[in-house]
Amino acid sequence: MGIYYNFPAENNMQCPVKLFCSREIYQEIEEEALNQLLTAATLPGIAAVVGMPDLHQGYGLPIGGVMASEPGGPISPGAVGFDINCGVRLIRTGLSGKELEGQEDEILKRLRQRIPAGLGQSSKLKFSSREFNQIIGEGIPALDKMGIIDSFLPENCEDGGSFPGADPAAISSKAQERGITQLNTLGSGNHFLEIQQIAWAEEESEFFKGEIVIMLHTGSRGFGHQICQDYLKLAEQRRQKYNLNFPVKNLAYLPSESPEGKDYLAAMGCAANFAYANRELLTARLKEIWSDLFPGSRLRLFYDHTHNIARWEEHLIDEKQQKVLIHRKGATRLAPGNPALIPGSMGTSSYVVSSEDSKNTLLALKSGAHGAGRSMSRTQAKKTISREQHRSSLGRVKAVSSSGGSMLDESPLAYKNISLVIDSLQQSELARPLARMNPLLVLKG
DNA sequence: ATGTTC
Repeated sequence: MGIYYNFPAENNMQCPVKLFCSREIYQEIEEEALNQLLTAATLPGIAAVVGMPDLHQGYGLPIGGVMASEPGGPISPGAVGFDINCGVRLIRTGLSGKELEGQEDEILKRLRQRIPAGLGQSSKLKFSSREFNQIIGEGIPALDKMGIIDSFLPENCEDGGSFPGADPAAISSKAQERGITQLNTLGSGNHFLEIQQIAWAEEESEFFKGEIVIMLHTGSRGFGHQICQDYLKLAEQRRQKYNLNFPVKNLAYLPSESPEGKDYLAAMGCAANFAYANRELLTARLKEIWSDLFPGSRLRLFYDHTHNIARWEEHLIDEKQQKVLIHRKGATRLAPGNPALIPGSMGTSSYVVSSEDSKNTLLALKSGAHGAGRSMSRTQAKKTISREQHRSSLGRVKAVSSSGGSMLDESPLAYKNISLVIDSLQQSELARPLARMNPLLVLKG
């Protein structure tokens, strides 16, 4: 029986809250993050709330929080997050570490040249308003039709790279303005591009030890951010009309069956498509770099998935199969047969995991952790970590920041130990590791 | 996370 912590429904809670983590991690979880999780359970129409081992304080719903709403219940932009479809993609190169030796500096140089990264950065790619709407309406298949990407593998991408129900009519002009120049950019903060090497792989996995893979972590940039902002404001404006009661400002919501709630879902779908397309376009840049440096090699998508999204799914709740609106914020979907990608902090290992077929996966709403999870805030990290401590924590990993910043707020010292998170997923019988990767080269915003 | 305070 896998471990989890159960918090029974009391006071205004509509449902119990389950926290899936080891005892070791439980002791480190911030009180405020747990409070935020319990508060989410007080929203009217909530069917289930679950926390992942990388839980930490966020905006409204904590990062690592999963929230299920009944039909007609709330849809909350803050419970999806500002970076809609923030997600991770893993690309196989087929090369071994030996084949990369001596090229490290050249790779980093070209990544910096070809991958626009950093706050407010825009892309050299120009899209017309019509093209942009096609991309946000359809996702990666639209890029394929435009002939600007090559050999996309939809079966290796969540939603096939095309989120259902996306509708550009639900987007503000401001969101479109911000987004149109930001497709094909990496962003800042915890977004990164890493060249990694397989350090360990389970025999049944398709990876080989020493294999070079590329991990990409980015989302919907200013576009998703603007959509979240627009709909948080709309939710506030509709408070009286729908008699809504927000326990905290950042858990503002709309009734999922209202026109405004449906509009948010349609707009959120556009941001989801933007982010899928963004990761695919950056992959096209990687393919260009790779074919220059390693002629004859071929980059192949292993998997791409989101950890900030809301979607309708069937779940077992109170021992009944029910259709619920799942919000995952800093949490992955754990679907049988599909892998999940769990990056560590910069300079530490990342993992590919596979879902377990256990009772707990159902109780955890088929969800898993999305990363190491912060152990201190950005401000705290900048204040307490010295440059020297940070540098030695990176070991031999070569990391560059496009902005030339210190990256102290992204230091491994500001994050939990990823191996504790992976241990925790195993102890809870949610997932088991398929492969562990070590970073060699890191590009940050 | 974010043209970092509508």
